[in-house]
Amino acid sequence: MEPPFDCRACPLRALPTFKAVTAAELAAIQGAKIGQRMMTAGATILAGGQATTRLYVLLAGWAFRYKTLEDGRRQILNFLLPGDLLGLQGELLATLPHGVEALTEVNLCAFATDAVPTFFRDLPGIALDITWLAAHEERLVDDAVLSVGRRTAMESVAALLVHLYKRAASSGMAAEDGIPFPITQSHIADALGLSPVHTNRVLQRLRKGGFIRLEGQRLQIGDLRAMRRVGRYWEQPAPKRPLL
Amino acid sequence: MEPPFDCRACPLRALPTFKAVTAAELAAIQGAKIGQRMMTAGATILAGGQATTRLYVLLAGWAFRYKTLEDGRRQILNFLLPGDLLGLQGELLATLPHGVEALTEVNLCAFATDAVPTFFRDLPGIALDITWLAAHEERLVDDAVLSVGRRTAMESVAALLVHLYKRAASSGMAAEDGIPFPITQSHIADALGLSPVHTNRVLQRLRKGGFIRLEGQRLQIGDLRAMRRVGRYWEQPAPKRPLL
DNA sequence: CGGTGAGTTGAGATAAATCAAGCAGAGTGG
DNA sequence: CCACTCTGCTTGATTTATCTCAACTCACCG
Repeated sequence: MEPPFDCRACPLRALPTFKAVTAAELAAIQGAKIGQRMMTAGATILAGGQATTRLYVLLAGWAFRYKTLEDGRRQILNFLLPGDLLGLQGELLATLPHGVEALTEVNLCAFATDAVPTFFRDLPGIALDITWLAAHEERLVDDAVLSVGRRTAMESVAALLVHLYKRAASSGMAAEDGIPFPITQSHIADALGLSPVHTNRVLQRLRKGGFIRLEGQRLQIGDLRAMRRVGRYWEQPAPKRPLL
Repeated sequence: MEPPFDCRACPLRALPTFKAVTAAELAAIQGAKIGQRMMTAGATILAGGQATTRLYVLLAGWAFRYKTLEDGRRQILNFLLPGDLLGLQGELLATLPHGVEALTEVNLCAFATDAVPTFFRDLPGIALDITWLAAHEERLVDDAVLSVGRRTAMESVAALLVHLYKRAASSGMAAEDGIPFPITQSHIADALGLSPVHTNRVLQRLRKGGFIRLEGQRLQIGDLRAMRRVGRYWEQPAPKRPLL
């Protein structure tokens, strides 16, 4: 594991999505970091069921949380983008109830094993931020249940694409030709409870309807409002989020 | 709202499911409570989308969290039983992203509006408990996504019934003839993303297979192990949970 | 170049939805 | 005490969204 770098130089902190942090808090965060770790695409970052786990912040790259049934059926719970915390559940509950896998090469910022209790004891502001992030992630999963349970395939694919587009854009990944999109059709299928074949057909329809351009690992959405309508997806205004 | 009652006399605390609490913490919890409130079955405890919200502990009765699409399709996110916290998301995020409705008559214990920041500032142990409860609820929703996305109707119904059975039992509701079951088939359908008709047929099959007895608002599961097998449902050992 | 993973397309099968009707028990009001 | 209405449940018939199976293309890679 490489040594930690200077948090003040962290490129994420400059983004308007993230909340400002006091100098004291920043120092504490820096102090609790023990290093960064690169992992390659496809690597298992955290294995489900393991008792001892580590807390990370995703600095760069994409990942996802998932669960599997013992016969291999897999459900993706949500996708992780830069700024997301991972491993908190393993820290709090006895064992980590899900796995985390890297979708691209990722850069992770690791915390010391006692970082969480230390924050709660000495830095209530940061403790509250951690809880905020937990509540926020639960909101995402709530949305996922709604999609999988009550949206049609067409609707849930559209809603997922809009969601990812907005998230990636808020992490500063949007360009003229859309956002990077390292997700395969099978991943979309596993996130939405669909078969890969059907996912493919739905994507075709969205392409032919002129709603999206999706090729070469990039996603472009022409008319966001129209896609929102297709997906019955109206998101709540996003306040600034904390970054550890 | 009636005055708060003595937390030391709280019948829930006596149950083995709940973690012991120090005298100081108990006093702080008691101090932060401003009263109890009864609500009738079917009442909306918290409306989705509202900005100002209150934090409650469910003392008695059943409730559920849900989201709806604007055309009326409803998804139940999870069921709430005694000891569950409700309204935390509204406290942390700007607005409450889901609704909460009472299934039976409920008794709620209300906290003062500044209780959360106060706990985080002065009582790190309780703050950590709150975060534990948030992480635990997220785990439940993770399981819900897995059920809705990847289990068959038969499997997810079986898994839900086992889950509710265990939870109710751990809240001291189990008797010779099973547990109270105030949930209609439509609720089950909305929790699992199924139609009420299909839910009914699946329940018939479980009845005829001798797996469950379900009548008169009571649920009995003859062979838990067999039901677990049907639902592909193996839960992680439950450590003691905190109670606020 | 063979091999592998992602994506595509067609044909057919099926789990689950929808539509429709009817039944039983619990209230409610006359 | 008797209609009357409601809500929850049940059952049958039919439709449909989505899955499964299978084959084929294409790009990339060692």
